[in-house]
Amino acid sequence: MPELPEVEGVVRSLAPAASGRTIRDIAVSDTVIQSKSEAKEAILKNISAEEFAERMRGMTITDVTRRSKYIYFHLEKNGETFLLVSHLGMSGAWFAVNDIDEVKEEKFRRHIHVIFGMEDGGLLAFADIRRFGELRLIGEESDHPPLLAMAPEPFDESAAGHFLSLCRTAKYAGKPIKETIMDGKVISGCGNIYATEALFRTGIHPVRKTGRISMERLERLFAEIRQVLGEAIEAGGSSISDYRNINGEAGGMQNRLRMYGRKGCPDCGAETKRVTIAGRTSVYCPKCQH
DNA sequence: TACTGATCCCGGTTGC
DNA sequence: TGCAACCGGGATCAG
Repeated sequence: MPELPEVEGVVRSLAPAASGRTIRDIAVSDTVIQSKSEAKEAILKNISAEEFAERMRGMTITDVTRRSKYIYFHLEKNGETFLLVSHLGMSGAWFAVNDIDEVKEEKFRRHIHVIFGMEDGGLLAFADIRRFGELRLIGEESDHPPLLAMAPEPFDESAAGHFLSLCRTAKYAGKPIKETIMDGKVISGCGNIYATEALFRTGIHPVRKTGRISMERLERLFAEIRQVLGEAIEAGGSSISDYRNINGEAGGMQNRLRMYGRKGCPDCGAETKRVTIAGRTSVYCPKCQH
């Protein structure tokens, strides 16, 4: 499951691999075309496969950046600029190759849904096993309001203040802290893995009401989230199931996670417990987290 | 108006 | 071995 550090890894390799290249043609998988014909929004959002291919043709990729868990392809065509916003969902991956056969893992290769053929002959391929990912072609961020509602980047100076002030609002004070920190309007890019890890590191119980946590502990929690996200970026992300970078490599952070997916607490040895919060499984140590 | 809950997008994994 | 239930990030929409 790609979260912010995994997306950061993708962008760091995609930016040099894709920038400056121009798209010659687009191929969309039969699977996606079939889904679109049934009026489903599989991967391609708010656009038909034909129109997507038509509009993308001739676009030059000027840069690739990250915003929260979204990948922004900055595009230019005939003096006009566009944004292709890509989310990896649960199992999305980008590959920069010269031939589809270079995508070594079959489970990704057989789920390649959009291929950008470049004028230089190379390919950028978007694979997505479960098709929860998305590609959305817009003019600018404001064309898709949810993008404007996202919290500041966690490494921005304003992020801690934004988080702390929202914690004291009526809307979030009554929610479990885990639900609050996983809300993209509160903190950008903190998904289940890193939320679980940061709560363990600060000894905070995931179900504890946000409003019942002191400002001091909330400040420490935010610092720990930033810390664990930074560590994960350095480690190349966590490959829990389906994360791969654009060269098909898994990350190394999963080996350094101390609570996510664990049966026993690494500090006290107690059996970990799991609870469902906002529809997602949370693991915690009943002795160390309060 | 603002918020909540349901629904949808899916195939790999798990458990019977 | 086969199959049904389960899982989940985010958008959207009904209420």
